[in-house]
Amino acid sequence: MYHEIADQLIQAITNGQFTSKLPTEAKLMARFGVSRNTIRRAIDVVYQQGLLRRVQGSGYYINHVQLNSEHAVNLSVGAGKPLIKNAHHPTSEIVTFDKATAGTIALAKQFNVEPDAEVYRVIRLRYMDGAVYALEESYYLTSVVPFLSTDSINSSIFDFLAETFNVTVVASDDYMSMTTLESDQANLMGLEPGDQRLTLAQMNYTKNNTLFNFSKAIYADAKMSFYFHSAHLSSN
Amino acid sequence: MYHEIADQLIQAITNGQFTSKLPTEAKLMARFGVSRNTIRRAIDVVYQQGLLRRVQGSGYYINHVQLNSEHAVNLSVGAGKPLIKNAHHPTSEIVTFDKATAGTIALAKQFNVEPDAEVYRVIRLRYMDGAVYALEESYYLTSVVPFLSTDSINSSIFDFLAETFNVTVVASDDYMSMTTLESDQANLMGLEPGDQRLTLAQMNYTKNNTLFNFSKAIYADAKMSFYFHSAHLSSN
DNA sequence: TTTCATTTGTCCGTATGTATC
DNA sequence: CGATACATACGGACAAATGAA
Repeated sequence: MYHEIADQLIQAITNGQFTSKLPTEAKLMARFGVSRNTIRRAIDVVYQQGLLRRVQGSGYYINHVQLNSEHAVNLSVGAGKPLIKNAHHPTSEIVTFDKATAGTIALAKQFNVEPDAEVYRVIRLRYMDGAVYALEESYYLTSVVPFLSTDSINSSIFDFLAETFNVTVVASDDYMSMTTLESDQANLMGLEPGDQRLTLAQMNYTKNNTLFNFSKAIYADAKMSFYFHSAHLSSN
Repeated sequence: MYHEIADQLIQAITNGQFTSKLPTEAKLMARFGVSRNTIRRAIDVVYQQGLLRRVQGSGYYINHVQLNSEHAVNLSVGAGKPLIKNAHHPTSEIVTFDKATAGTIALAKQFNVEPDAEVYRVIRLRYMDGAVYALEESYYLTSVVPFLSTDSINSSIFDFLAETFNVTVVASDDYMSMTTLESDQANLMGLEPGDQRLTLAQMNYTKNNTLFNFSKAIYADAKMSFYFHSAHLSSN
């Protein structure tokens, strides 16, 4: 219930339906026909995504977050679904698509993933408007994701997982760092070996905080910036 | 109320008082003498810091987050209070401490801070075990922080602000990027001009989401990594 | 400055649903 | 299957901040 209401509120905000303030809790209660606690729970969700400022005695004000950098990734919107601002024509080219065992994968060892775990491996170049913007290696545990096809990874993979296996991201751990490009990585991205680029490693968890996906993405644009919003539960 | 309980729970977890599971909600209700809603609210706070996994029908399990990198910053603990793992002997050396107008500061313009706003400016080198680990420029709006002394910035500045002006961080916006060092920056840090390093820009908000501090820190260690945890409100 | 209605923040009790064991 | 434990929702009460009268 409150999840659906939260989604609708978020849509209403991004659609520009509410420009400066949210309706009062009382009005939202009437509109959705639910109790105050439920409305407040929904608002909590929206607030945590950084879309709202809340002022006791006054109301909920819409936050117009400004990602000044042209190429910016918003990490606080949805765990596991980084959003590029002005993401036009996102395409990707698959470099590798196979199965592997976690024990043989450096990234998996780094995150202490069970070595025996079997995973789908997807390595791909991501393009934006025809230009490479990231080299990404991602892994999906077959224990949670029993089947994966080239079709499903070419379309929105998280949508596919939600529809097919009822797997959604509930929590995620993000690690930002800087890596020096190996020659093969540099070649794929059209950069020079030894160049340094921002790297985002990510662990995604589903219901009951079961790990189902982990990935590492190297971003081609040296001027890329990553945005993250952090909000405490209440404002007082 | 639930804030205090959350703090106590967090302490109990970090103290190792609870190693694998939290007591049940019923037991926590009895222990703290509060209602279930209040306990759950407190648990929400703990959960959002990534310290818990919650499993319906089973209980709350403690998450032993592992920051593998030796030098890692945890951005999800407390907004505005990045924690360095194994932070031994943190000291700092003040490079600049004066007042300025936001309009004259590049960082302020970047974040659309009111140009007329007066700010305290603190530029300093931060040391860990005697070695430079960051060059930080931070600004405090005098409208919220009317007074700042060298004493107060040498000790824990956020503690000082909480005690003196009742100013605490309620929300923050973080921007991670990579910057190329200017010669003066490189000199201060003992690095080469042209070197690239991770940079964290941060906006900190207090009650009612009033901006009171913004800062930019360049980290000396090329292998530094930044951790961030993101959790949805419920696990289902 | 004071008062007062509005609006959000906190807390309580209760009931029912759903996952786990 | 039953007991336990977390998830969701409702309704009510009072506190605290805001803003206008």
